[in-house]
Amino acid sequence: MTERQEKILNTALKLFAENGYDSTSTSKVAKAAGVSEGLIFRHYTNKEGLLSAIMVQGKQSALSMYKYILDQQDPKSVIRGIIKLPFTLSEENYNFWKLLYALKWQADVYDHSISAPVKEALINAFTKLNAEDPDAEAEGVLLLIDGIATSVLLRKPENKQAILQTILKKYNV
Amino acid sequence: MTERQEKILNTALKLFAENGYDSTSTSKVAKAAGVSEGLIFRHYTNKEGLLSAIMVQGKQSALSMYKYILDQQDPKSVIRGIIKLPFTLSEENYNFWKLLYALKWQADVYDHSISAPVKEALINAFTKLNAEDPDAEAEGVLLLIDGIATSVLLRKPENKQAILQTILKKYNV
Amino acid sequence: MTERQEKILNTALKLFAENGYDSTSTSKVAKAAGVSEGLIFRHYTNKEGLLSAIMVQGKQSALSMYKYILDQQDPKSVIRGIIKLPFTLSEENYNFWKLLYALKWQADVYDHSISAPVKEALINAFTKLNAEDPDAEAEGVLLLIDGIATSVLLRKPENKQAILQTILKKYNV
Amino acid sequence: MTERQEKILNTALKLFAENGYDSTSTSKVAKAAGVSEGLIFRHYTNKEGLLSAIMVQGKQSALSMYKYILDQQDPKSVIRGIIKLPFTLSEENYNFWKLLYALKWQADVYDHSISAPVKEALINAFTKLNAEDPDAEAEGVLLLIDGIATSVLLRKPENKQAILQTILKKYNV
DNA sequence: GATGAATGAGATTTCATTCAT
DNA sequence: CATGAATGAAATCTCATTCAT
Repeated sequence: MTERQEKILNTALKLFAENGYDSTSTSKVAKAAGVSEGLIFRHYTNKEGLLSAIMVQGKQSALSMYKYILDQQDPKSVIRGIIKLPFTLSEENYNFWKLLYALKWQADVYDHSISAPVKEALINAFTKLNAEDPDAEAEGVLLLIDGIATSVLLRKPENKQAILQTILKKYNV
Repeated sequence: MTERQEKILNTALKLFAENGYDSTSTSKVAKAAGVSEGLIFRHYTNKEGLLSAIMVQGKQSALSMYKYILDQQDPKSVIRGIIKLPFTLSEENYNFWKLLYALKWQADVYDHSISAPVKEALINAFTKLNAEDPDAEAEGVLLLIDGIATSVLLRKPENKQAILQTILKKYNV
Repeated sequence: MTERQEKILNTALKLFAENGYDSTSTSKVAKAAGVSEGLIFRHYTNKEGLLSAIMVQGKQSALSMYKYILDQQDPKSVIRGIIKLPFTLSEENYNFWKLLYALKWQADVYDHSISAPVKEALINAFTKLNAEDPDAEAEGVLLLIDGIATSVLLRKPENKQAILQTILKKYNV
Repeated sequence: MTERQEKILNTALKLFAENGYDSTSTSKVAKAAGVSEGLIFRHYTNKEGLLSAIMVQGKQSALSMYKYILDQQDPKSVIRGIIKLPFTLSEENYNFWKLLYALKWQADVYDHSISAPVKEALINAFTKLNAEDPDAEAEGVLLLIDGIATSVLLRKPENKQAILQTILKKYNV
């Protein structure tokens, strides 16, 4: 990947995350990246191709980010780690997640491959803890972190720590 | 509001919810409503005005929908009722919420007036239950129902009841 | 069909015929027709739709033009009439035919419905004249008038009349 | 001419003939020829230069192909040979002629130098045969083979032989 | 109130061509 | 000689909005 390609990708991610995919024209991306508009299409074929490239890159970096959490032995650590996840996003990951969450709502672009390993780890953990219905418990946590992520991504809560504590207590982790 | 106005409003809500606000042209709305495109602008000034009108209407109907839940005396009933809320959406409310949730992600249109009374009721309930930090507890529940709503609106979970049970148990309500 | 629609259609026919379909941008058509570019798409959906509309109109006018030739009783009159056809094109028909002939060469847009009745009439005429192979004779004449039409449409021959005479003599009509 | 230059030329001829000059981008030519796009411009300056080179090459090969027909002594053999010409195209010549015929219709690129010797030979032949108006007769045959060529190049007629026979009979050759 | 013709700005995309390496 | 990254102009098309009737 050349320097310009990377510049396009990062600029597009930023703008897509901030202003939405639909509302961000390729012309805006090109201008912000300091690049001719044609170059975007030469490298990424079309606007959707640009989005795909962002997704591939983002997914990789996201997976590598939470891999070590899922691999822990102690089930409580796994659950706690997962619940804390949305609070610990890097800037790049922040933009990627924001874009990902916004895209859920249009078309069926949403890609389950990104949450599947998390769910698996949760089921595992709840099984170890002898939960009655580990699958339902896992789904419950997924809902919860979806809500947490939404809140974080939209920069809403001021009292993050306090909220986190009440939640962790509920789960006894 | 005349019959035509109502037709426009309902059609627009449906299309905006199903295909997104940006991706739905005023021309599509007009065609689907069986109305000339000009009429939309005569009644609602511009596309944003149409959206506003939808929001006003939706909010009213939403508030009236959960008013009786917030007014209950028993704090546990209030909390339980609020958590169950997303599972009990009528078709019209379903579309409104879907649109509302999708719009969160673009621009800063999000309107707190719609969740404010819910938060208040939750704080009240948790105070009655002698929670340590009622505000944080309330925020926690709000996050949770955000996640639940997202899941319901995107028609994902099959085992709704089981999930709901595990959650209610956590909250002991 | 409104006045503007007609203006667009006629202007497009002229430009397409003179400069080719591919080389004529919708912007050029709009400018030449004194109309906004968007209007073309509102009325004809896309550039191809504009072409189709031209074709439909042109075919009608063309068919009505040579109908009376095909309907004559005397077979020699029919053959003579058909051979003379390309020499008697009105300005509008001239442009239509030029466009039609140019389009033959790109894609498989060519529409046989326009030459089919001519072929039928020729077969009929040659049958009446007891030709050995009326079908082959008809095809032969079609080739010939294709050549003639090409020549006329590209404004080549100066000595049209003399050429026409030698040909008619060959066919003894 | 290097091997690469030849590859470019042949590939371009093929694509131009099959899909049209306008519709064939230099990028497609480069890809199909297995060559960088820049190389086309290094060798042929611009797209039009590429076309010119094709024309020069094609004309040479075309002329050499029918030279021996034009040089025959017997006038009837000359006329017959010329009429049969379009039925005897090699693959390479086929593409060249298809391109040539398609290009007639756009711009005034048509090059008379290619048909001039044929016309001369025809006038000569008809003069020897004591035709009343040899020039008109020659033009008549040129029209005819134009029609025949068009038909052959667009791969239309199934009963080629029968058609050819009726025509040759008309010309008594 | 209602229509629908018309506009103009802007979106995505294509493509011949240039140029540093 | 050869590559391929990069450009910029132009092409097709979309869409919110205006306006005469």
